[in-house]
Amino acid sequence: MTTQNEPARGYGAIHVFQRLRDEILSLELRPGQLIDEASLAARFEVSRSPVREALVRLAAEGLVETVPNKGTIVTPLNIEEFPAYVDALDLIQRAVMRLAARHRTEPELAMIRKAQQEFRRRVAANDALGMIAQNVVFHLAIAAAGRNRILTDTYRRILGEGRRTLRLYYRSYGDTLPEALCHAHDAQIEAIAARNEDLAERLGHEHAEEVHQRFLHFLANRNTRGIAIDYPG
Amino acid sequence: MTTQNEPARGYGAIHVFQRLRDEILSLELRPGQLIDEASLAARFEVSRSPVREALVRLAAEGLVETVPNKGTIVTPLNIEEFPAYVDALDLIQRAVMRLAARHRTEPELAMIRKAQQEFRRRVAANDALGMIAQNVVFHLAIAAAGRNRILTDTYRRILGEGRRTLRLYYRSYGDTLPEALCHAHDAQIEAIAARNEDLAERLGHEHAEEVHQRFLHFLANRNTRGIAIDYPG
DNA sequence: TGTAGGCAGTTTGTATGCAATGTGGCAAGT
DNA sequence: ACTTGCCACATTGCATACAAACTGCCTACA
Repeated sequence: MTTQNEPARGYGAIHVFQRLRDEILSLELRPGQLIDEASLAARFEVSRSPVREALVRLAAEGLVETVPNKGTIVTPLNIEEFPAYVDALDLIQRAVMRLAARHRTEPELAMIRKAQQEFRRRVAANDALGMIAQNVVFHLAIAAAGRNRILTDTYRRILGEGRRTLRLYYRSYGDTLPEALCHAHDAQIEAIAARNEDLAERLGHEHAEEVHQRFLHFLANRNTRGIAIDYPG
Repeated sequence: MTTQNEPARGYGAIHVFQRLRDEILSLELRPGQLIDEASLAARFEVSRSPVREALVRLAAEGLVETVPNKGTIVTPLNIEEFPAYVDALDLIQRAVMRLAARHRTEPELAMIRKAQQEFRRRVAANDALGMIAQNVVFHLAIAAAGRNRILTDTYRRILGEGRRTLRLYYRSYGDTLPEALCHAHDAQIEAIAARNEDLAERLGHEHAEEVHQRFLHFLANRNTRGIAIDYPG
């Protein structure tokens, strides 16, 4: 066991990549924010080489955008793309849920249940960031049971993008998490365990609809509407 | 217009990336083949930096696989993944075709037709590599008309992976291309032009089935079965 | 007053150097 | 004969150096 402080050679770029990805997905790095290599290198205490490698990988995942000779910015959250996002989520999630119900084995089911247990723990602890990350783990465990690498990779990409939107939503409510979040997952597990493909697909669809509704609700939220500012009536 | 021999600074890595991608997808670089940075750098007459950047991007697209401190190989063609590949292609292609029939505008339709015209030209010229590349352009033109960036990106990824398989198939027939390849595309264009969503989706499905059948046919191909080698009867 | 041009500072893209890691072969021991 | 340890070589990962490109500002001129 080598639990040195020094990360092993060959994983510097990976480390930077993961750190930056988390910071982008948690909105710690704001959408549209300019990124410069030198300051990142200083912050992570490495040279520009691994930082550049990390940025290239982030660009490939669509998390940052690079213009040659100019610079790199965190990919803006494009609100106009939201409908397309939900459409894609709906399609892939339905497929993944159906395939999971069809192909799941006992060990895979156990992995899913374990992920949900951890998800539930984080909801109870009101750990918004942890919950959002674990949500991805849970759904990817389902995808893995569906046994289609290409769809799983696509799903991973979509869920990743969604993390920023979810964060936006929950932060607007002071990161207070309702228990209700767990119930949908429980129902999904049951459908998959019962190999009920139709039900699993429908639950996948409803889960996507829920994301849609939550976001619309977020957009509909107005905080000062009820306050009178010299407004006679 | 700067048509210098010297490629502009900032595009060296992109150039290497595109060249390598084409070589991988055309099977010029064989699946599983070891790649070393130094010789690539020498071959493209650049330093290892842009080569490394290109390799990182190729790895992000799944075209090569890198093991830290060890090296990089061209991603092997995993035959066991073929069923999953066809499933994903079927799902995404059906979705893309339906969305294209729903949302296409006249300029997008024109783009699609233009792509098909070029496709037809290359089939007529018996240019297998060009045809396979243009096939991707054609289908991506359809995807663009569907107006869903996420699905289009996924489709691009899937079609890209398919290029290697298609190459394998056509090469086994001496790269002789039948005119019939164009007809399916023509029918797809008509369905999209007529905004017939159901038909478009069905044609997308059939096109995926065709890929499946072609590959099975390739696998079933036996060349020496009929030759007698001291085989009495 | 507004605009064009140039200059200094900043940041990126590429080249190169060096140390760490992995690999293969050879020799010695069981 | 087979395994094990060691050593030289090859290749990668990271640091650093330097030149090209971009940015903003200042000045000169219409």
